[in-house]
Amino acid sequence: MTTTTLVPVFAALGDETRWSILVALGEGDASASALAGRFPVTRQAIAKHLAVLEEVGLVESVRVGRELRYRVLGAQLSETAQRLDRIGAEWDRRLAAIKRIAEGL
Amino acid sequence: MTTTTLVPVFAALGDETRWSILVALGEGDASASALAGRFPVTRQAIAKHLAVLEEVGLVESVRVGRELRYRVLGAQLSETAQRLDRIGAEWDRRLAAIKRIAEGL
DNA sequence: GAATAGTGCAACTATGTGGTTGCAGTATTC
DNA sequence: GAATACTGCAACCACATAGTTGCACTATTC
Repeated sequence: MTTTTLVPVFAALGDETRWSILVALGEGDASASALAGRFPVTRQAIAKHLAVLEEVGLVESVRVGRELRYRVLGAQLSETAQRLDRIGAEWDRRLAAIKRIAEGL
Repeated sequence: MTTTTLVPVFAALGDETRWSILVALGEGDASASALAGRFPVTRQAIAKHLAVLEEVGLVESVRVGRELRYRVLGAQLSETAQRLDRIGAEWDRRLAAIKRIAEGL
């Protein structure tokens, strides 16, 4: 049970390049160097993004020989999604209640 | 059906102050000035945050007399959550398949 | 063991943005 | 209609960060 706070996860997801990297990893594990071949940024830039993503638990890394291979963690994304959904539903529920009261019912 | 792209929504959610504002609005509609009373930042800072949130469809504004009152849109949050969940599930599914193949099954 | 392919670290740049102050504009209320 | 609350706009500051280059380090491969 990764009890990461939500906001940093969103901050990590809120960058186009980082999102592209996640999508690329969704098609299969890859190293920073391999990813650098597919994007118009340097390997180091990608390495920084991967560090951010790993920090918030969206990816994990595994050493394979002389390369560091990254794997996307869909479960963390799903957990974040569920938390989001609960919050959104709660807001709608509460505001609907306020509206009912305001209408004098 | 708000077909906003995901990344800007995450970027909007990825700021502590903005998240706090959303949470506050979750307890009931409020204007920028009213919110400014509850947070350690100026009204203008809050107004900027509200503009960002409105831009990505997380809140909407309604003129009430001489004040602009903001309302949180839980539905947009829930929709974002569902999109996230689907993506996360898809990644896990695909990577599990790759793993199965790698294991020669 | 020499060449190679990959990662790690540091310094630096530039742009974005969260925050501020100050003032003008616009509805209310008395 | 004058005082009062709000909002709206603009300029500005400071810090975070996405990106770069350059080089050292480490593990393969031949």
